[in-house]
This record gives sequence, C-alpha cells and structure tokens, in this order.
Amino acid sequence: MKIYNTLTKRKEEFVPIEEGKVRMYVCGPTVYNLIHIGNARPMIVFDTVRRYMEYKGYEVNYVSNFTDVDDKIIKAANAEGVDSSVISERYIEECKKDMKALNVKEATTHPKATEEIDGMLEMIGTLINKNHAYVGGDGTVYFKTRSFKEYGKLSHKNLDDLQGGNRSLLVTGEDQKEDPLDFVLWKPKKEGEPYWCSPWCNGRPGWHIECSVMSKKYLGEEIDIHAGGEDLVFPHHENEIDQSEAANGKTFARYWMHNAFLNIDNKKMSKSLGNFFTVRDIAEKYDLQVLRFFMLSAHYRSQLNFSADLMEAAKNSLERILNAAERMQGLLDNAKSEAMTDAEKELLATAKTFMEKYEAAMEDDFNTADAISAIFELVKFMNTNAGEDSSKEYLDELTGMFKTMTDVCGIITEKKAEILDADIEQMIADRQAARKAKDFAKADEIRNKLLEMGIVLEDTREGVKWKRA
RNA sequence: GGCGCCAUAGCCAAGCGGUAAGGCGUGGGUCUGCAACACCCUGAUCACCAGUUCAAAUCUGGUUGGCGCCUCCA
Repeated sequence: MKIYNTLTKRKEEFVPIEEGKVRMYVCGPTVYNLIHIGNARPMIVFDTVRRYMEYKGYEVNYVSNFTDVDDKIIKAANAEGVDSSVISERYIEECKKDMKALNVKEATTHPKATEEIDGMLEMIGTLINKNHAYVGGDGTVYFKTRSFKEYGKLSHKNLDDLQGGNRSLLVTGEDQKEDPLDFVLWKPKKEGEPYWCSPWCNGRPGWHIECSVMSKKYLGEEIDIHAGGEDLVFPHHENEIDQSEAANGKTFARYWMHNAFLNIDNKKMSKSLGNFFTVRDIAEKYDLQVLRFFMLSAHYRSQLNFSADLMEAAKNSLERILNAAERMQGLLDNAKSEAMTDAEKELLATAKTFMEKYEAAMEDDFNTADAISAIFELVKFMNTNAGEDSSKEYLDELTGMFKTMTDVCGIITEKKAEILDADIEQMIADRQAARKAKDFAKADEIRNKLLEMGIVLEDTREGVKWKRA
C-alpha cells in the first residue's frame, strides 16, 4: 500500500508502527456552524482510507477531533447571547448527522478540545521547561519557533523566506513576541470568553496545541497517519510537529496526508462570493451518497470542482451502480440452481480481474477514481454475464466482490426496506391489471399519478420495480 | 516577493516511457405496449514550442493559461 507523504513529497510504502494496526488522526471541524461541503471532503476521503485499511485487515484507531473553543464559536455565541458550549454542542450534533448521512463511520474517538485542557497545560508546561516556549508579559505563552531545528520540514519552507516574504508578519505580530514567527500556545481570556485556569493566566489554548495533545492522548506520542485539508499544512500541521516533537522527543507522525480543496464553479468557496454550500443544503436536493460518490470520483490530491451539473452527472453515474445492485439482488432471490457451472467459473475468473484492478488502484495512494472505474467494469460485466439462469453460487461470488468494492467506498447499495402505503400498492396492482388487459391508457394514468407522488415505476424482466424520484 | 500544483474527448476523470481506462452527456440501434433499465454502436494523439529516446500524454527546457499556500479557512 502506497501513500503520498507530504513530508517527503513522494509515495511511500505504508509500514505501520505496530503490525496490523493503524493509528490515524484526522483534523476535524471547528463547530461554529453547519459543516460545508469543503469540510466534507476530508471526512469522506479519509473515511475511505480507513475503510480500505480495515478491508485489508488492519485494526484502525481513528481519531478525529471537534474544535469547540475558538473565536468564531465565541462570536456566534455572543450573537445569540448564549454560552459558547451551546453553540459547539449544537453543531457537533448537527455535524454528526451530516457525517452519518455521508456514511462516514464514527471515529474510534471524537475528542473535544475543551475536554482536553489538562493535557494541554501539561504539554505547554513541558515546552516551557524544555525552553521551547516562553511566557509573555500578559501571560500569553508562545512557542519559540526557532528553537525547533526542523521547522518547515512539512511545508518545505525556510524561516528566512517566511520572514522576508511576508511583511504583515512583522506588522501584526504582537509586540511581546520574541520572534514574529513564534505562535501562541495559550492566550489570556478576554471579557465574555470561556476560560480555564493555568499557571500563566486564565485563558484558553491556541489552536495548534489541541491536536498535538489529543493525538498523543488517544494514539500515543508516535502515530502512523496524520491527515487533513491541504490548507492545514501550514501553519497548523507544521506547528503541531514542532510542539509534539519538541515536547515528546519523538517523530510525531510518519505519514502526512492532505486532501486538495473543493472549489465551486471554479472559484474558491467563500461566503462573500455567495458560492457557499453547507452539506445540509445539498441534502435538500440529493441523497448525500451522491455527494460522497462525487467526491470520490477524483483523486483526493486533485483540486475538485463542484457545480450543479457535476452533481447531476454524479447522481446519474451512481444510479447505474445502484441499478445493478438491485438487479443482482433480484437474481439472487430467484436463483434456481445452486452450484456454479464450469462456464461460470471461467466467467468468474474474468470478473476477478476487476477486483484486482480495484485493489491495485486503492493500493496506489487511494486512487478512488480508478477504483470506481473498476466498479463500473464489474457492473457492465454483471449486466451482461449474469441472468435468470445463473447459479446462486456464481451470483453470490459476483455480488460479494461488488459489495466489497462499494463498501470500501462507502456506497450503500442496499435499498432501504420501505413499506409502501397500502393504497400505493393497490395502485401498482391496479396498473398491472390494466396492463394485462392492455388498457395502457389507464396504466399510464396510474403511473403518472404515482410519479406525482414521487414514485417512479419501471417494468423490468423481473417484474415491476419502483423507486423514489 | 517566496514556495508549490495543474493543463487529457461536449463535461467529469484515470494514465507515471511502449503506442489513450471508466462514467456522464450526444446521436443511432436492440429489447419493451410506451417509458425507464439494460445491451450494441458512436468520440480525443493528450495547451503550445523545442529537446532527450528505437519509442513521450508520460522525461528535460521554454511559452501560454488556470490555481493553491505564505499564522488560526477542510
């Protein structure tokens, strides 16, 4: 299994610290509002990474935090006149709903920053003791960036470029900083802000220290994979490395994975441009599976563009996979013979090549676009080479491979068992009767009526099928 | 200013030196009462220029055009 490592800028064979186990940390959202579709990309991408690793037999300890103390949360809380925990708790719940609808598995642990303050105080203390951090006049604690020799190793920047190239650093840098490059570990509270007591001042943690601490607590000082959006490379992840490695004296994470950004109509998503979509917005029009499928249709390290047309295309593509799944289930339910024939054994050998292609794609830095093409090749194969005469064993084998592929991508192919209302069922029965009597006018009338009710009928070889529009 | 990424058919998107996967869409056809599904057929020499090589979308240099990061935005 090869993973592109931001640290080394190349694909590397994945070797876990502990055999058979993966320790993985994914930076989670700041919960001040409903998550947007940009937030959804890392969730979907790294959930897929996790699923593939689990399929390969790894036991994955997957940790993803919620940042629940932050300027934006406080701002939202003040606007509503409530405690900031009201805001964060609310949006953590909403975020979990969205994740569920995106079929993102729950993390092994979802730590919250506000519940890990003790660990942060401890690590900050350690950094001060080791002379990697210092306290400013007002109690702000800064990390001494230049004290960490490898600063910039992840983002491949050097300190002089940073300093020379960006004047605003010097302008906006608080005057108590010894060096403009130093960043905050702990800052004093302002009026109306949540705070915790510390040896330095009553205040709250800086952003970067949270992840270092939560990662250490739930995964250990050394982890396999640390992941997030590419914007986090600098400064967030760079700073995490400084803090963790300076404090623990060990390599923090072996593999750093970053997903590229999602653009909207070829522009960066932002509220000011008016092209800002929450996951909930998309849910109004689409099953969120479509969004998931859409995100996986490109490589995670490629910039991905989002538009209404592309969603529509993704919906149609996914439909093809779902249709095949339903058809296979129907065939399986009605299979007449049990054992595979010799001819089927030969066909199965061909089908297995698609599974091999799928795995090879996933092994190559999780090339989901290529992997999905293998799913489509299997779909076509099944549509062509499986039918009413196929044996149960053969159908089982095909369906098994198909299920494996879709499961790893997090695509749900089982139709939700829905009980249709008795009167709708009656309408379908009436239509069938009309069709039998060749009263097609009446049959179409009923079908149209059902369509208005959001039920689409399809007359297939295996009988009438219905689905929600 | 510094660092970095990208450019493949109408659209999306693989490809990583050996002669262009897959999906959507379009058009034609088969099946079907019709529709839908499904199946068959339908399309690119890979931004441009030069070079390396027996061989390049794939390597090198340049040009043009997009884009990202540079202290808290996934």
